[in-house]
Amino acid sequence: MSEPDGRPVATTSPDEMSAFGSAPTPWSAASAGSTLFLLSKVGSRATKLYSEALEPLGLRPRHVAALRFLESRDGASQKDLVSGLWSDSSSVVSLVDEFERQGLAERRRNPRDRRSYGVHITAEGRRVLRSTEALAEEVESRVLARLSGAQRESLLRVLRSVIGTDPEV
Amino acid sequence: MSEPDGRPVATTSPDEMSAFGSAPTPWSAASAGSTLFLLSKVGSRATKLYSEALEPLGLRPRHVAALRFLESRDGASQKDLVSGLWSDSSSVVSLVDEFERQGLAERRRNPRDRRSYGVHITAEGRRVLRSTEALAEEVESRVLARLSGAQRESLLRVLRSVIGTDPEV
DNA sequence: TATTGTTATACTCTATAACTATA
DNA sequence: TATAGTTATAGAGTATAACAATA
Repeated sequence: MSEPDGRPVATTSPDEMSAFGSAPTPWSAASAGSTLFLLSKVGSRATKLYSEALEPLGLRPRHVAALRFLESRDGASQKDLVSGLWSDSSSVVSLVDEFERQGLAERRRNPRDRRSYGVHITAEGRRVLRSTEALAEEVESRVLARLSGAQRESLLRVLRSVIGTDPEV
Repeated sequence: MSEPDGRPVATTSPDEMSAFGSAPTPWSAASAGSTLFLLSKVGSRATKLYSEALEPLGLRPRHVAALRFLESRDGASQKDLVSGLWSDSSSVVSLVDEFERQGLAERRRNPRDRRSYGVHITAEGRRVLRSTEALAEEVESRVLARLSGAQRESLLRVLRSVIGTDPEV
Protein backbone atom coordinates (compact mmCIF):
# COMPACT_ATOMS: atom_id res chain seq x y z
CA MET A 1 0.00 0.00 0.00
CA SER A 2 1.94 3.00 -1.29
CA GLU A 3 1.85 6.01 -3.58
CA PRO A 4 3.01 5.55 -7.20
CA ASP A 5 6.39 6.99 -6.29
CA GLY A 6 6.90 4.39 -3.58
CA ARG A 7 6.25 6.53 -0.51
CA PRO A 8 3.91 4.90 1.97
CA VAL A 9 0.45 6.41 1.80
CA ALA A 10 0.19 9.57 3.81
CA THR A 11 -2.37 8.26 6.28
CA THR A 12 0.08 5.81 7.74
CA SER A 13 2.87 8.28 8.51
CA PRO A 14 3.26 9.40 12.13
CA ASP A 15 2.64 13.00 11.14
CA GLU A 16 -0.66 12.25 9.47
CA MET A 17 -1.77 9.94 12.25
CA SER A 18 -0.90 12.27 15.08
CA ALA A 19 -3.66 14.02 17.00
CA PHE A 20 -1.50 17.11 16.74
CA GLY A 21 -1.58 17.57 12.98
CA SER A 22 1.40 18.24 10.79
CA ALA A 23 4.57 19.45 12.41
CA PRO A 24 5.52 22.03 13.31
CA THR A 25 2.41 23.29 15.03
CA PRO A 26 2.28 27.07 14.81
CA TRP A 27 2.56 27.75 18.53
CA SER A 28 5.48 25.44 19.02
CA ALA A 29 8.15 28.05 18.51
CA ALA A 30 6.80 30.28 21.24
CA SER A 31 6.14 27.75 23.94
CA ALA A 32 7.82 24.44 23.19
CA GLY A 33 10.37 25.34 25.86
CA SER A 34 7.77 25.17 28.59
CA THR A 35 7.09 21.74 30.03
CA LEU A 36 4.11 23.29 31.84
CA PHE A 37 2.54 24.52 28.62
CA LEU A 38 3.16 21.27 26.79
CA LEU A 39 1.76 19.16 29.62
CA SER A 40 -1.35 21.28 29.68
CA LYS A 41 -1.89 21.20 25.91
CA VAL A 42 -1.18 17.51 25.49
CA GLY A 43 -3.30 16.65 28.53
CA SER A 44 -6.33 18.60 27.42
CA ARG A 45 -6.03 17.32 23.88
CA ALA A 46 -5.90 13.74 25.13
CA THR A 47 -8.95 14.32 27.32
CA LYS A 48 -10.91 15.84 24.49
CA LEU A 49 -10.15 13.04 22.05
CA TYR A 50 -10.93 10.38 24.60
CA SER A 51 -14.22 12.13 25.40
CA GLU A 52 -15.20 12.01 21.75
CA ALA A 53 -14.22 8.36 21.45
CA LEU A 54 -16.35 7.45 24.49
CA GLU A 55 -19.42 9.31 23.26
CA PRO A 56 -21.09 6.26 21.63
CA LEU A 57 -20.95 4.50 25.00
CA GLY A 58 -22.59 7.41 26.80
CA LEU A 59 -19.53 7.79 29.01
CA ARG A 60 -16.86 10.38 29.64
CA PRO A 61 -13.26 9.92 30.78
CA ARG A 62 -14.06 10.38 34.45
CA HIS A 63 -16.63 7.56 34.26
CA VAL A 64 -13.94 5.24 33.00
CA ALA A 65 -11.53 6.34 35.70
CA ALA A 66 -14.21 5.73 38.32
CA LEU A 67 -15.11 2.30 36.95
CA ARG A 68 -11.44 1.35 36.94
CA PHE A 69 -11.16 2.50 40.51
CA LEU A 70 -14.22 0.49 41.51
CA GLU A 71 -12.96 -2.59 39.76
CA SER A 72 -9.80 -2.50 41.83
CA ARG A 73 -11.54 -1.39 45.06
CA ASP A 74 -15.07 -2.68 44.83
CA GLY A 75 -17.38 -1.44 47.56
CA ALA A 76 -15.42 1.77 48.04
CA SER A 77 -17.35 4.58 49.71
CA GLN A 78 -18.11 7.79 47.84
CA LYS A 79 -15.56 9.45 50.05
CA ASP A 80 -12.98 6.94 48.81
CA LEU A 81 -13.96 7.89 45.27
CA VAL A 82 -13.48 11.58 46.07
CA SER A 83 -9.90 11.09 47.16
CA GLY A 84 -9.30 8.26 44.72
CA LEU A 85 -10.32 10.24 41.68
CA TRP A 86 -8.98 13.52 42.94
CA SER A 87 -12.48 14.85 42.65
CA ASP A 88 -15.01 16.43 45.00
CA SER A 89 -18.06 15.09 46.77
CA SER A 90 -20.73 16.72 44.63
CA SER A 91 -19.14 15.45 41.41
CA VAL A 92 -18.96 11.94 42.81
CA VAL A 93 -22.64 12.02 43.76
CA SER A 94 -23.70 12.79 40.20
CA LEU A 95 -21.18 10.28 38.85
CA VAL A 96 -22.63 7.48 40.96
CA ASP A 97 -26.16 8.66 40.11
CA GLU A 98 -25.32 8.18 36.45
CA PHE A 99 -23.83 4.76 37.12
CA GLU A 100 -27.04 3.68 38.82
CA ARG A 101 -29.16 4.99 35.97
CA GLN A 102 -27.02 3.08 33.47
CA GLY A 103 -26.76 -0.02 35.65
CA LEU A 104 -22.97 0.14 35.78
CA ALA A 105 -22.63 0.36 39.57
CA GLU A 106 -24.91 0.53 42.59
CA ARG A 107 -24.97 1.95 46.10
CA ARG A 108 -25.36 -0.38 49.07
CA ARG A 109 -25.80 0.94 52.60
CA ASN A 110 -22.92 0.24 54.90
CA PRO A 111 -24.65 -1.50 57.83
CA ARG A 112 -21.86 -0.49 60.21
CA ASP A 113 -22.07 3.21 59.38
CA ARG A 114 -25.36 4.15 57.85
CA ARG A 115 -24.03 7.53 56.74
CA SER A 116 -21.94 5.92 54.05
CA TYR A 117 -22.53 3.77 51.00
CA GLY A 118 -20.43 1.10 49.42
CA VAL A 119 -20.34 1.57 45.65
CA HIS A 120 -20.27 -1.73 43.79
CA ILE A 121 -19.51 -2.22 40.12
CA THR A 122 -21.99 -4.50 38.30
CA ALA A 123 -21.31 -7.18 35.72
CA GLU A 124 -22.53 -4.74 33.10
CA GLY A 125 -20.10 -2.16 34.52
CA ARG A 126 -17.22 -4.58 34.05
CA ARG A 127 -18.36 -5.41 30.55
CA VAL A 128 -18.54 -1.72 29.58
CA LEU A 129 -15.16 -1.09 31.16
CA ARG A 130 -13.65 -3.82 28.97
CA SER A 131 -15.16 -2.19 25.89
CA THR A 132 -13.52 1.14 26.73
CA GLU A 133 -10.06 -0.38 26.64
CA ALA A 134 -9.80 -0.64 22.88
CA LEU A 135 -11.01 2.96 22.58
CA ALA A 136 -8.38 4.16 25.03
CA GLU A 137 -5.69 2.32 23.09
CA GLU A 138 -6.86 3.80 19.82
CA VAL A 139 -6.82 7.36 21.19
CA GLU A 140 -3.50 6.82 22.90
CA SER A 141 -1.99 5.62 19.66
CA ARG A 142 -3.17 8.80 17.94
CA VAL A 143 -1.95 11.13 20.70
CA LEU A 144 1.41 9.38 20.91
CA ALA A 145 1.64 8.70 17.16
CA ARG A 146 5.04 10.34 16.83
CA LEU A 147 6.65 8.38 19.67
CA SER A 148 8.67 5.23 19.33
CA GLY A 149 7.96 2.32 21.64
CA ALA A 150 10.89 3.29 23.81
CA GLN A 151 9.68 6.88 24.02
CA ARG A 152 6.21 5.72 25.05
CA GLU A 153 7.65 3.62 27.83
CA SER A 154 9.82 6.52 28.89
CA LEU A 155 6.83 8.87 28.99
CA LEU A 156 4.76 6.47 31.08
CA ARG A 157 7.64 5.92 33.48
CA VAL A 158 8.28 9.65 33.92
CA LEU A 159 4.59 10.46 34.38
CA ARG A 160 4.38 7.81 37.08
CA SER A 161 7.33 9.43 38.77
CA VAL A 162 5.65 12.82 38.56
CA ILE A 163 2.67 11.64 40.58
CA GLY A 164 4.77 9.48 42.84
CA THR A 165 3.64 6.00 41.86
CA ASP A 166 6.67 4.75 40.04
CA PRO A 167 6.36 0.99 40.59
CA GLU A 168 10.11 0.62 40.24
CA VAL A 169 10.86 2.72 43.32
CA MET B 1 20.00 22.37 56.72
CA SER B 2 19.03 18.93 58.02
CA GLU B 3 17.41 16.99 60.83
CA PRO B 4 19.55 15.89 63.79
CA ASP B 5 19.88 12.46 62.25
CA GLY B 6 21.26 13.90 59.05
CA ARG B 7 18.22 13.55 56.80
CA PRO B 8 17.36 16.68 54.86
CA VAL B 9 14.42 18.53 56.42
CA ALA B 10 11.08 17.19 55.32
CA THR B 11 9.95 20.30 53.45
CA THR B 12 12.73 19.90 50.96
CA SER B 13 12.08 16.26 50.10
CA PRO B 14 10.57 15.57 46.68
CA ASP B 15 7.48 14.01 48.23
CA GLU B 16 6.68 17.02 50.39
CA MET B 17 7.38 19.48 47.60
CA SER B 18 5.39 17.68 44.94
CA ALA B 19 2.11 19.12 43.74
CA PHE B 20 0.81 15.57 43.90
CA GLY B 21 1.08 15.03 47.63
CA SER B 22 2.54 12.00 49.30
CA ALA B 23 3.03 8.86 47.29
CA PRO B 24 1.25 6.70 46.48
CA THR B 25 -1.79 8.68 45.45
CA PRO B 26 -4.94 6.61 46.05
CA TRP B 27 -5.98 6.35 42.43
CA SER B 28 -2.60 5.32 41.23
CA ALA B 29 -3.16 1.60 41.44
CA ALA B 30 -6.21 1.69 39.22
CA SER B 31 -4.99 3.93 36.47
CA ALA B 32 -1.24 4.38 36.60
CA GLY B 33 -1.04 2.05 33.60
CA SER B 34 -2.82 4.53 31.39
CA THR B 35 -0.64 7.19 29.80
CA LEU B 36 -3.84 8.92 28.71
CA PHE B 37 -5.14 9.17 32.24
CA LEU B 38 -1.83 10.36 33.64
CA LEU B 39 -1.38 12.97 30.92
CA SER B 40 -4.83 14.30 31.61
CA LYS B 41 -4.39 14.43 35.39
CA VAL B 42 -0.91 15.92 35.33
CA GLY B 43 -1.89 18.42 32.66
CA SER B 44 -4.97 19.69 34.45
CA ARG B 45 -3.13 19.85 37.75
CA ALA B 46 -0.35 21.89 36.15
CA THR B 47 -2.88 24.27 34.60
CA LYS B 48 -4.70 24.75 37.87
CA LEU B 49 -1.57 25.49 39.86
CA TYR B 50 -0.27 27.86 37.23
CA SER B 51 -3.63 29.65 37.19
CA GLU B 52 -3.43 30.18 40.91
CA ALA B 53 0.14 31.44 40.69
CA LEU B 54 -0.82 33.97 38.00
CA GLU B 55 -3.81 35.31 39.92
CA PRO B 56 -1.93 38.26 41.50
CA LEU B 57 -1.01 39.44 38.00
CA GLY B 58 -4.61 39.30 36.81
CA LEU B 59 -3.65 36.78 34.14
CA ARG B 60 -4.42 33.19 33.32
CA PRO B 61 -2.26 30.62 31.55
CA ARG B 62 -3.74 31.32 28.14
CA HIS B 63 -2.80 34.99 28.49
CA VAL B 64 0.80 34.01 29.03
CA ALA B 65 0.74 31.63 26.07
CA ALA B 66 -0.71 34.41 23.92
CA LEU B 67 1.86 36.98 25.07
CA ARG B 68 4.63 34.51 24.35
CA PHE B 69 3.22 33.93 20.92
CA LEU B 70 2.99 37.66 20.26
CA GLU B 71 6.52 38.22 21.46
CA SER B 72 7.80 35.77 18.90
CA ARG B 73 5.38 36.84 16.15
CA ASP B 74 4.53 40.45 16.85
CA GLY B 75 1.76 41.87 14.69
CA ALA B 76 0.12 38.47 14.22
CA SER B 77 -3.53 38.58 13.18
CA GLN B 78 -6.24 37.24 15.44
CA LYS B 79 -6.59 34.38 13.00
CA ASP B 80 -2.90 33.61 13.55
CA LEU B 81 -3.59 33.57 17.27
CA VAL B 82 -6.49 31.16 16.78
CA SER B 83 -4.31 28.60 15.05
CA GLY B 84 -1.22 29.51 17.05
CA LEU B 85 -2.88 28.95 20.41
CA TRP B 86 -5.05 26.11 19.24
CA SER B 87 -7.99 28.18 20.28
CA ASP B 88 -11.10 29.55 18.58
CA SER B 89 -11.98 32.96 17.24
CA SER B 90 -14.41 34.04 19.93
CA SER B 91 -11.93 33.18 22.68
CA VAL B 92 -9.21 35.14 20.93
CA VAL B 93 -11.44 38.19 20.62
CA SER B 94 -12.04 38.31 24.36
CA LEU B 95 -8.38 37.56 25.03
CA VAL B 96 -7.25 40.53 22.93
CA ASP B 97 -10.00 42.66 24.48
CA GLU B 98 -8.49 41.94 27.87
CA PHE B 99 -4.99 42.73 26.63
CA GLU B 100 -6.17 46.11 25.40
CA ARG B 101 -7.92 46.85 28.68
CA GLN B 102 -4.74 45.97 30.57
CA GLY B 103 -2.43 47.71 28.11
CA LEU B 104 -0.51 44.52 27.34
CA ALA B 105 -1.17 44.44 23.60
CA GLU B 106 -3.10 46.46 21.03
CA ARG B 107 -4.91 46.00 17.74
CA ARG B 108 -3.75 47.89 14.67
CA ARG B 109 -5.68 47.79 11.40
CA ASN B 110 -3.90 46.01 8.61
CA PRO B 111 -3.92 48.64 5.83
CA ARG B 112 -3.60 45.97 3.15
CA ASP B 113 -6.58 43.95 4.36
CA ARG B 114 -8.92 45.98 6.47
CA ARG B 115 -10.78 42.89 7.64
CA SER B 116 -7.85 41.91 9.81
CA TYR B 117 -5.93 43.38 12.70
CA GLY B 118 -2.30 43.07 13.64
CA VAL B 119 -2.00 42.42 17.35
CA HIS B 120 1.08 44.06 18.85
CA ILE B 121 2.55 43.40 22.27
CA THR B 122 3.36 46.56 24.25
CA ALA B 123 6.41 47.33 26.39
CA GLU B 124 4.22 46.69 29.42
CA GLY B 125 3.18 43.39 27.86
CA ARG B 126 6.82 42.36 27.58
CA ARG B 127 7.50 43.45 31.13
CA VAL B 128 4.56 41.42 32.47
CA LEU B 129 5.63 38.43 30.40
CA ARG B 130 9.06 38.56 32.04
CA SER B 131 7.45 38.60 35.47
CA THR B 132 5.50 35.44 34.68
CA GLU B 133 8.64 33.47 34.04
CA ALA B 134 9.67 33.06 37.65
CA LEU B 135 6.12 31.98 38.50
CA ALA B 136 6.15 29.36 35.76
CA GLU B 137 9.46 28.02 37.01
CA GLU B 138 8.20 27.84 40.57
CA VAL B 139 5.08 25.92 39.57
CA GLU B 140 7.03 23.66 37.25
CA SER B 141 9.43 22.79 40.04
CA ARG B 142 6.49 21.79 42.23
CA VAL B 143 4.75 19.74 39.55
CA LEU B 144 7.97 18.00 38.58
CA ALA B 145 9.33 17.85 42.14
CA ARG B 146 9.90 14.11 42.01
CA LEU B 147 11.88 14.16 38.76
CA SER B 148 15.64 14.27 38.44
CA GLY B 149 17.22 16.73 36.03
CA ALA B 150 17.66 13.97 33.48
CA GLN B 151 14.01 12.95 33.81
CA ARG B 152 12.88 16.54 33.33
CA GLU B 153 14.90 16.81 30.15
CA SER B 154 13.52 13.50 28.99
CA LEU B 155 9.94 14.61 29.64
CA LEU B 156 10.40 17.87 27.76
CA ARG B 157 12.00 16.05 24.84
CA VAL B 158 9.23 13.45 24.63
CA LEU B 159 6.46 16.05 24.92
CA ARG B 160 8.03 17.97 22.07
CA SER B 161 8.04 14.80 20.04
CA VAL B 162 4.38 14.22 20.86
CA ILE B 163 3.35 17.52 19.31
CA GLY B 164 5.85 17.21 16.51
CA THR B 165 8.24 20.03 17.31
CA ASP B 166 11.22 18.09 18.47
CA PRO B 167 14.05 20.51 17.62
CA GLU B 168 16.46 17.61 17.26
CA VAL B 169 14.59 16.03 14.36
C1' DT C 1 -18.81 33.94 -2.31
C1' DA C 2 -15.20 33.56 1.10
C1' DT C 3 -12.76 35.44 5.02
C1' DT C 4 -11.85 38.20 9.46
C1' DG C 5 -13.59 39.48 13.30
C1' DT C 6 -17.59 40.14 16.64
C1' DT C 7 -21.46 39.01 19.58
C1' DA C 8 -24.61 36.10 21.91
C1' DT C 9 -25.39 31.85 23.71
C1' DA C 10 -24.97 27.27 25.50
C1' DC C 11 -22.63 23.49 27.38
C1' DT C 12 -19.17 21.00 30.26
C1' DC C 13 -16.39 20.80 34.18
C1' DT C 14 -15.31 22.14 38.56
C1' DA C 15 -15.84 24.50 42.96
C1' DT C 16 -18.46 26.21 46.94
C1' DA C 17 -21.72 26.49 50.35
C1' DA C 18 -25.83 25.20 52.69
C1' DC C 19 -28.33 21.33 54.04
C1' DT C 20 -29.72 16.10 55.90
C1' DA C 21 -28.94 12.07 58.31
C1' DT C 22 -26.27 9.69 60.84
C1' DA C 23 -22.30 9.08 64.23
C1' DT D 1 -19.47 18.29 67.17
C1' DA D 2 -17.91 15.85 63.24
C1' DT D 3 -18.64 13.10 59.08
C1' DA D 4 -20.94 11.05 54.57
C1' DG D 5 -23.67 12.32 51.41
C1' DT D 6 -26.92 15.58 48.82
C1' DT D 7 -28.57 19.66 46.48
C1' DA D 8 -28.34 24.12 44.39
C1' DT D 9 -25.67 27.38 42.34
C1' DA D 10 -21.98 29.90 40.30
C1' DG D 11 -17.72 30.29 37.80
C1' DA D 12 -14.21 29.22 34.30
C1' DG D 13 -13.33 27.39 29.94
C1' DT D 14 -14.77 26.18 25.57
C1' DA D 15 -17.68 25.56 21.54
C1' DT D 16 -21.28 27.01 18.19
C1' DA D 17 -23.94 29.77 15.34
C1' DA D 18 -25.53 34.05 13.50
C1' DC D 19 -23.89 38.34 12.00
C1' DA D 20 -21.05 42.69 9.98
C1' DA D 21 -17.42 44.41 7.35
C1' DT D 22 -14.31 43.64 3.86
C1' DA D 23 -12.14 41.09 0.15
